[in-house]
Amino acid sequence: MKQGRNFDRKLARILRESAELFAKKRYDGASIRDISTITGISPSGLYYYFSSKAELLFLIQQGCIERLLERVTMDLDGVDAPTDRLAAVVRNHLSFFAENLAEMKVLSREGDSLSAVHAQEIARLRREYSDLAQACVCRLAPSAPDDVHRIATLALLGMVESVWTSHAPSEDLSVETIGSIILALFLDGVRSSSASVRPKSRPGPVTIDPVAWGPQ
Amino acid sequence: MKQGRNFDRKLARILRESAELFAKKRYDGASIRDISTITGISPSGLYYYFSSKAELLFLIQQGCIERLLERVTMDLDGVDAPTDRLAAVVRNHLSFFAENLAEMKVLSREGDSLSAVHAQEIARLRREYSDLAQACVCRLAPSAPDDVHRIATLALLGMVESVWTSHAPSEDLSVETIGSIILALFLDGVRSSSASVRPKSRPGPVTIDPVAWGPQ
DNA sequence: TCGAAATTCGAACATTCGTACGAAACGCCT
DNA sequence: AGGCGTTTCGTACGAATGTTCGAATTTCGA
Repeated sequence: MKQGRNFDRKLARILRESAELFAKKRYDGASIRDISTITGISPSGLYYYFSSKAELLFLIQQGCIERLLERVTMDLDGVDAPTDRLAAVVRNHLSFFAENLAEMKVLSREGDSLSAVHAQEIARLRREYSDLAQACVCRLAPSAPDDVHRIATLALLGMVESVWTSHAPSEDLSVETIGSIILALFLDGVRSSSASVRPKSRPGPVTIDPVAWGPQ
Repeated sequence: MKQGRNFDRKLARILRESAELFAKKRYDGASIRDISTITGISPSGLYYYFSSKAELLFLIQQGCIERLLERVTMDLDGVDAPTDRLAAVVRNHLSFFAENLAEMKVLSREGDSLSAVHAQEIARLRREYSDLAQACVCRLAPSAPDDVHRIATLALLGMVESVWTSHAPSEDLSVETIGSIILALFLDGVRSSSASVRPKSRPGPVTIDPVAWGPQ
C-alpha cells in the first residue's frame, strides 16, 4: 500500500485547521510551527502531508474552489429561468461563503504567495467559476454589451465577498435575509428594491429555503 | 531646527514608493531591505523617518484614507439631490481608487498587521467614510430598513473595490464608463440598467496596473 | 568659517522562518 | 512473532527578518 487509510482524512483535517489559522493570521503570519501547535503534529511531521508551505496553501485553495464549483453546478442543474439561475448563483455563493468562511477568506485574500504553476491552476478554476456566473448575468440582460456583463459579474461577486469579509461574525442577519437583499439589489437596484425586502424572517436554520428566493 | 525642510517631502516619497511595493509584494512580503533598495536609503536610515515597519504601514493607510475623506467631502459640498450625492460618492470612490491604486490596495488588503492603537485609528476613519456613504444610500431609499442600508452600502463599496482589485490587465474601459455602469447597476439593477448605459464614451483610457494574478 | 543639529550609514544583534535528514515508533499482513 | 512499509519526531542548518547603535557625514544658521 502506498498510503494508509487515514492519509486523506488526516490531510483534510490539516487543511481545514490550517485554513482557519490562515484566515485569522494570514498566510505569512502563520508559521509552520503555529500549524504544528494547532494540529498537534510536529513541524517535520507535517511535511509528510505536503511538500512545502506554498503547496499547503494551494491545496486549501484548490479544494475550496473545486467544491464551490461542484456545488454551483449541481444547484444550476435543471434550472432554466434566467432569474432563477442568477438566484441560484447568489444563494450558492453566499451560503458557501457562510459555511466555508475560513477557506473562502484564504481563497480571496491570499491570491499571491503561490508558485507560478499553482497560481495558474487556481486562476483557471476562478475563471471557470466567474465565466459560469457571467453566463447567468448575460442571459438576464442579453441586450447589454459584454463590458456590462463583465463588470456586473465582478460587482456581484464582489458584493457578496465584501459583505462577508467586513461583516462582523455575530450579526443578527440571517443568510437568507442578506441573500434577499443582495439579490433584490442586483436585480432592481436600491430605489425599487427597498420595499421588496421582507422584514426580519424567523431565525430559521442555516439551510436555505429555495422557494423564498424569488424576486417577488 | 527640529526638522529640515525636506523631511516631510522625503517622508512622503518614502510612503509613496513603499505603498507601491506593498501593493505589489504585500506587507509581509516586502522587507525593509527591499524598501531600502527602491528608495535608495539604507535600512537603518529609513528608521529616521518612522519608528517601525508597522508604523510605516499605518502612515500609508492614514494618509490615504484621510485624503479620500477630504476629497469626498469636497465633492459632496453643495450637492443636494440624493441621486447626485450617490453619484458623487461612486465617482469619487472609483476615481480615487484609480489615481491611488497602490495605496488603496494596501488600505483594503492590509487591514491587519497593525498595532491595536493604530488599527483603531484606521477603523475609525474607515467607519467615518462608510457612514458618509451610508447616509447617501439612506437618503436615496428612506423607506428601507437600516439593515438594507448597511448591506447596500457595504455592497456598493465592495463592488467598486472588487472591480479594481480583480480587474483583468487588458481592460480598456475608462473610469467614467465603469462608474456609469456601477452607478446604473446600483440604482436600477441589471435588468433595467442594461439599456441605460451609454455605448462607449470616449474619454481617455486609464492605465491599469498589470499583474494581480500573474506569476508572482 | 565654525560648530551644532540634522541626516545617513555600516555592521551586527537576536529571532524567526521554512525545510532537510536520519532515526525512532507505529501499524498491518503473513 | 517477524518484518516491511507507513507515519512521526528531534535536531539542526542556512537564510532572512526587523531593529539597534555608535560613528561618520552633511547641512545650515550665526
